[in-house]
Amino acid sequence: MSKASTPNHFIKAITSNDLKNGKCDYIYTRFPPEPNGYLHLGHAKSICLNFGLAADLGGKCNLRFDDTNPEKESLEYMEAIRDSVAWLGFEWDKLCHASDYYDHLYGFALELIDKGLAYVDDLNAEQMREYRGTLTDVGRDSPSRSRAPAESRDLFERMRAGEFEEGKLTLRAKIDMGSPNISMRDPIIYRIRFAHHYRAGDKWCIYPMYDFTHCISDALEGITHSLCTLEFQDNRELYDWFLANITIGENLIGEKVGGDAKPMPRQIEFGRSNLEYTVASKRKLIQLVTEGHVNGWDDPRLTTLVGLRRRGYTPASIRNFCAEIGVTKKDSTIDMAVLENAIRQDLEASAKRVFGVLKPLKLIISNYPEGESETFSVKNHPKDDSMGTRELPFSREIYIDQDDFMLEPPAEFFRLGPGREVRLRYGYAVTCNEVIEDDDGNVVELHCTYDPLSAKGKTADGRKIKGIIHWVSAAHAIDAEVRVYDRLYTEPNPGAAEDFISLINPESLQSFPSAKLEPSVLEAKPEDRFQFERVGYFCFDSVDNSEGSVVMNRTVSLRDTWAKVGKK
RNA sequence: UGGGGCGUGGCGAAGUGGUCUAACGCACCGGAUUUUGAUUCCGGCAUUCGAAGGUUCAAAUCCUUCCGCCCCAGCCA
Repeated sequence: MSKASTPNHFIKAITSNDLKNGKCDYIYTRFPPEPNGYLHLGHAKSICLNFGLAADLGGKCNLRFDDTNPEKESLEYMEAIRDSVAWLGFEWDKLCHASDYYDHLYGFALELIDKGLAYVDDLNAEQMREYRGTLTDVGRDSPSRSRAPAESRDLFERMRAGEFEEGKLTLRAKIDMGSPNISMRDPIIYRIRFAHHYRAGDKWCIYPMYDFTHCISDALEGITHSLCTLEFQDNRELYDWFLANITIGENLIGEKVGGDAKPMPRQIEFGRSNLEYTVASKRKLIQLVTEGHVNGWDDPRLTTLVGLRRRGYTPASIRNFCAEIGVTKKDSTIDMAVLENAIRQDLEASAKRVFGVLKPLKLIISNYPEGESETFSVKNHPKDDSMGTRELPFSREIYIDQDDFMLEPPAEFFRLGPGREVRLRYGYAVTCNEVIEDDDGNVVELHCTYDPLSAKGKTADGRKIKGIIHWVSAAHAIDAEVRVYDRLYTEPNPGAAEDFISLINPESLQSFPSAKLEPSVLEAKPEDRFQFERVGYFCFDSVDNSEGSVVMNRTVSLRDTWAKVGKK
């Protein structure tokens, strides 16, 4: 269930205050991904924050692609990101691209040059690093720093015209090589890149840097609050410097900006959240995918949004998860159980109940007439009658799960064992009389008798039957492949390890190719979600299903206090 | 060792001088209900807020010092 509004946090306090005391007339945020990879849970936090905040305070939020590095970005990524944001359930005011502003950006660069606040530098990358200084030592001025504005302007125009090769020249802001903040030591504004841009094509051979582009894009769009993660705290000084030194005049939505008019956007940083047993860095995700450790970006073991979607996570569960973890100024590590709780909560209320047996064990009811069958009318949800009922076929031969039988069960195992009685959920009580084993001693078949007077949860003599198990009629069952996922890593913080690949959980994907499901599942469509009673929540796979085949992904198990007892 | 941040129970997170022997969620531990060992319900779970001093009638909240952790030296974002 979706929460009506996001909980309070420090950014909401700041923005509400700005609204209250008239610092701004409305809230305008943006979610600014770079289209160089797929979105993951970390992005979901930012998406929910930006879109959620705007929605809560009656404002607007843009989806803006921060596409200033053509060599790493692509249309494929852009479209996947756009689709994931929409899937999460958010509507952007405008879909923008930083590349839409390349002309404006170029103009602002010229303005800085003319004002003597930017210069073309001919230091190469290595020299620039030396001149920049270190964390503890200040930098030195580049020899180009004193270049006359007119000369820089000429050089910059020729950079744009393609007269210089890559790496030869850069445009730098003239700020302070002695600043203790390294971001302020004459940062690069433009670099030469003879690269094809997925949107701008070959129009440009110079591309603006993030720090220059981002703040101006915000200002042009009329963004009031620019929310980003903690590592950009040092960049805020630069963000403010650029906006203080260019003349916007009027932004793209027609507002006067600067001076006594509309104030410049304000950057506010918040902490990242990491999920235990996962990695989120783009580099690591790309490595997992390209080296084949997982099966694509949408592998259900990944916490990419496309992976979570294929796994069966609902948009609402992810939004609730983000609301639950909060927004603060410190980085955090979230327990997997919080994510699992979010999806269980959603699916408990919304998933249709069904019977599915992952590890089938044949059970023959010897006193039930051969060739006959009957159906039980059962509820699709124990507490929600609006979800209707379905017919569940029952016959002499059924499958139960191997986990529901033990040859020598302890007293607290209230399922089936030799001589024990158990109730078939929605059906009869059966008693196990005979256990058939193969030559290797594996239990392959159970012979039972049923009590015809035990339907509807009653027994004729009033005896209580504690154990209840699920089952599927053998003659009516459909075949399915069920994929059960576990955490991708064996360590809570794989990202911190030198070799995160070696920490991959070898049992992260377990397949049950001969699972048996009740026939009603045949009507399922890709992405339909179910609860297999007593087992877990499952989602009809959206990729590997072809005509007549059923592939089910386990989203999450049911809470299992019996498994917990076993561990003690 | 320069600069910027952060430290409240196992994990998150409220709280910004008095109602704090510190909310809430997750996890955990009981117990009740239950034709899912699910769900639901009820109860328990920090005399203490990184540490030490100080201010005050009163501090998690103010001051000082110390300790720990994170980020910054891409022509990445």
